[in-house]
Amino acid sequence: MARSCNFDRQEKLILAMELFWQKGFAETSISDLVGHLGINRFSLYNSFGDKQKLYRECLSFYLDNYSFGASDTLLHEKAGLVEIEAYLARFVALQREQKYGCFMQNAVLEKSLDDESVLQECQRLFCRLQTSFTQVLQDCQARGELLVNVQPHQVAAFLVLQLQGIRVLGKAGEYELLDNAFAVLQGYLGTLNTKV
Amino acid sequence: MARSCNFDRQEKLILAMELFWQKGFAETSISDLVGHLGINRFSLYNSFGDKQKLYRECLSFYLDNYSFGASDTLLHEKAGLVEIEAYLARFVALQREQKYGCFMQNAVLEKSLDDESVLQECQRLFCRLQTSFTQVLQDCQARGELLVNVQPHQVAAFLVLQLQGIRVLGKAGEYELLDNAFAVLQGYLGTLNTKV
DNA sequence: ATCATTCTTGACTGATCGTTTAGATATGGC
DNA sequence: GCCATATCTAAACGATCAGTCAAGAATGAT
Repeated sequence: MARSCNFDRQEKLILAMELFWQKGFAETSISDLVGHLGINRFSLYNSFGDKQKLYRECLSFYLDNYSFGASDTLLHEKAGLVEIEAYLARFVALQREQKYGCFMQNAVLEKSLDDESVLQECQRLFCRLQTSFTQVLQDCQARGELLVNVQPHQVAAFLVLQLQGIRVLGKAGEYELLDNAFAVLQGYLGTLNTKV
Repeated sequence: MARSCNFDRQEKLILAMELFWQKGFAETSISDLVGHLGINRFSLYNSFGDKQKLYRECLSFYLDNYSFGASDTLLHEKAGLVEIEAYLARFVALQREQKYGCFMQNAVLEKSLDDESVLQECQRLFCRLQTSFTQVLQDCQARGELLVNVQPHQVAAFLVLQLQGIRVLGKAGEYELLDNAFAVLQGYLGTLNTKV
């Protein structure tokens, strides 16, 4: 056989993702990547194909490993309105830490128009988010915790929209606006609860 | 004196804005601009300074002339919850037409991190939006149309967040998600009304 | 009509872009 | 140890990038 690769591919993929996440596709040059990843130019091409392919792979990795990270609260069986509210609260708080915003959202705004596959990947996340929220809300309703006239899939869509809005205001550093908006959102979620 | 400029500066500024709006800062080259504006490379530099300056001027022009375009409904004196709802409905509908999203939002996500003045311009719009909504809601409350326990500036912040979320989902082509989310938003606005 | 001034033009700068090539180096099976 | 194979390295590719320059063309006051 032959010589084996002397770096960890996934480790380098994560480094590339970080760079694209921070700087976007266009503003990240191959030279930037070479420097940040610490591997040779050709090795980068050999391992990941061209810039587009690497970007797409980074996006996929982000979607599978970073995007819905705070969702443990939502996925356990007995999750309800309280958990949704806690999830959103943590998501709002997260904006003060993640200065670079959301890689997926950055990708939608920068590249969805000229790269169909990027758009599809992002839509896949929206679908996944809506499905998760819908599931939790349906369970709530089954347990009698959620008003019967509420449509789970509609509220789920509404929550997905909230996440996107929060991300934008977070990237813009509009933390006070965020806190005020979240107070209203909290109030709304309260009105859905049968127990109050 | 001397020779006068043989093109309309503002007309060319609008053309530049369109291009930056569609393609973003990084993906728009000076050559692209030269082609789209139909003026010479040097004339462009002579009239608008460098690429950064031109971009910033385009952003300012957008903020002053395009961003709050559908706001006529909100600015007249007797505007209330019905007008806010109508404004949001039109804003949702607008997403199916404006494929390139919001120039300001694109700017926030692409350039706010490495250009402080871009960030400030965008924050200026957020402030303006919140102020307008707050004014309308305060007037509502004064007329007894809005529940007294509602905080106008908080709901205004909430509405600004909705606009941003709508824009993101619009750019992602998530029209069904948008419609479902809007239905919920509509329902929420209804609960604020004293008349119902 | 003259002339200073300003705009227009197209070629040009050095730098950087994404990508590729050829040759040196290391690996694993025999 | 040897060979086949794959990876690594440095240099280079043509193209394009943002920005500039010198020379010609048009203007308006005199």
